[in-house]
Amino acid sequence: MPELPEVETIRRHLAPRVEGRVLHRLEILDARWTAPEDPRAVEDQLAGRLIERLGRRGKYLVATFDGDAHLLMHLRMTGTLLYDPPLGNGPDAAPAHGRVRFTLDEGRRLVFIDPRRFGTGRLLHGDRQLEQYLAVRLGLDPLGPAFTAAALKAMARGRVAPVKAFLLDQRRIAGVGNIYADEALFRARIHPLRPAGRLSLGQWRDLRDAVVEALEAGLAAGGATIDDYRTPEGVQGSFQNEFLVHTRAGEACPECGRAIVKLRAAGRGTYVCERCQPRPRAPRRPVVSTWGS
DNA sequence: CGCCCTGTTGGGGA
DNA sequence: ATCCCCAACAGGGC
Repeated sequence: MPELPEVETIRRHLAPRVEGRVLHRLEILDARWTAPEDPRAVEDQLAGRLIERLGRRGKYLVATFDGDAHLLMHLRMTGTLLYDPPLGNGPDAAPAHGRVRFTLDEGRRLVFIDPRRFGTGRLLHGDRQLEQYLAVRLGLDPLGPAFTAAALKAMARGRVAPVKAFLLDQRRIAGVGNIYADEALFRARIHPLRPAGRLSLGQWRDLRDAVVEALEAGLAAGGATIDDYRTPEGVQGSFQNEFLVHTRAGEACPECGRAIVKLRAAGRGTYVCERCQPRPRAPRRPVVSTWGS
């Protein structure tokens, strides 16, 4: 479930362990990871370089090497990065689905695990190329100073797509995924199917605050639960109890007690309390006055 | 056992 | 602008 809080948790965990180390060897086991680029070319260009810094932009992890090379990694649905995972069999079994292996100083390893193989790695050269790549894909940082109600309302002007689709669009807001979108909409008491362009400034204020709160709650919980060998399932397991509505169809709303329902919004499973988050009014049909005709 | 459905993301085509 | 489908696999219900 890597959305912004999970990716940031992984980053915080790994950064102090890999920054300042040399990447001695890179083995890309799955050619799909770099497609359409040739994995051998990526291996050759990064082997022997110093890892200067591990950053995050939206849901991307960005490893910056000396010589101004950036390796942009995306975990998608099921990807994760494990530090020094076990190698053996039996109780010390190596994790399955290893797609990329990084060998660092002193035998330290980093393994990109990804059962579903949606994850990607992309090598970019220079800040210019990096910024250009991200600029067309990522919008506002929801934890940054520019993430304001006024900015959101301006971006949504005239937009008829559901507000949930707006939250999920990484080119507008970088880092919110399906689960945190549901949580934020519930906290802000806004129905996911409301057209984004129809929200008032006050509602954008509520939603902005709710997004920040939800992400920070995830950050606080994620940071407390990850360790060297922890899989993303471990992270998810402990925080899942804190989700108010997501995957809780049929359960009582914690606010009002009405059963939470599951519906479809922006093509994703969506959970909502339809008392706390009233449905949008049916699209208003032009009312033709019949008076005095 | 097999079939069908669902899913934490993003890109491309309609 | 918006919607639908797809990538590849695991897990659950029937």
